[in-house]
Amino acid sequence: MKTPAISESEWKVMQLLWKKAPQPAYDIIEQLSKTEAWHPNTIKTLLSRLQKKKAVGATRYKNLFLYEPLVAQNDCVRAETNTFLERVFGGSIKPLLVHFVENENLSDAEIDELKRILQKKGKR
Amino acid sequence: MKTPAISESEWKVMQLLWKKAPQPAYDIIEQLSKTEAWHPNTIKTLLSRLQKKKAVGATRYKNLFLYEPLVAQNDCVRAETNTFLERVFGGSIKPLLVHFVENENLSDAEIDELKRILQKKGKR
DNA sequence: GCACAATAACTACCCATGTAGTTAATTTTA
DNA sequence: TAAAATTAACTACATGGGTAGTTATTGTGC
Repeated sequence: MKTPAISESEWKVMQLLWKKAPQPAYDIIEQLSKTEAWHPNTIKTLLSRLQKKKAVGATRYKNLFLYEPLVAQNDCVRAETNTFLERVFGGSIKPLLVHFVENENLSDAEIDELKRILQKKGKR
Repeated sequence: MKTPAISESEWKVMQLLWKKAPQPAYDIIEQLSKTEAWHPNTIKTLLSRLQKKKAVGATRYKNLFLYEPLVAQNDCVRAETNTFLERVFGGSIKPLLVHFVENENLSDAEIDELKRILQKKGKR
């Protein structure tokens, strides 16, 4: 699926909507104000912009709007990942995985889990 | 190491400089014009901006400049990776790796290689 | 030494994004 | 029902980035 470009700040909004939807603006504002020092209007702006680019939809409910994502998280993740992969690792996955496994600290548990996943994957 | 923010297009320039440095502007222009439909001035602008933010240095050589990276590729990769990780996977590595292994197509060879890497890693 | 070609430097312009103020509409409440 | 509170809508403004035009400078071939 084609996904619109979602900016840094907008991602934070989307994450909340993917976790739970539909939600009114003030819920989003409340949640975000825990982690971000954003003015409520800022968040409204983000919502409008997301709405404009068809990433979220809004339906009127009494005097307020309920927002919900119109794009799937998975699609956005994939899109974002591709861009990232392209620009930083020239598009190929292996160097990325190698980088991660080698340079970012993984706990033993994570390593084990990964091994398991790979095991399953390799079997087919 | 602290690295400056490097934009999409700027990355393409950096990649070339990391591959070989120092290089004069026209070499970069020539190489990039193979893959990008950019006006030479555009590339000069990118170089200036990179220079301004101290990502590349330039030393005069006769009537031209030789450019070279001032930031290590590894540091930039790490920085970019962290941003990406943060925004898309909420900062934790495992979901990312899982996503990759599950959703992006890995060849058998890649899977094997990964297993090997993990094996080594797990040993310590 | 001068015209020309190459290079550098400066300027420009539009769009996206981060951020928020101002105004209008609507609901609730005294 | 008029004022206060809430919410929505619109407007604003600075910065960064993509993209390139214009002008100045400098080395080079004649």
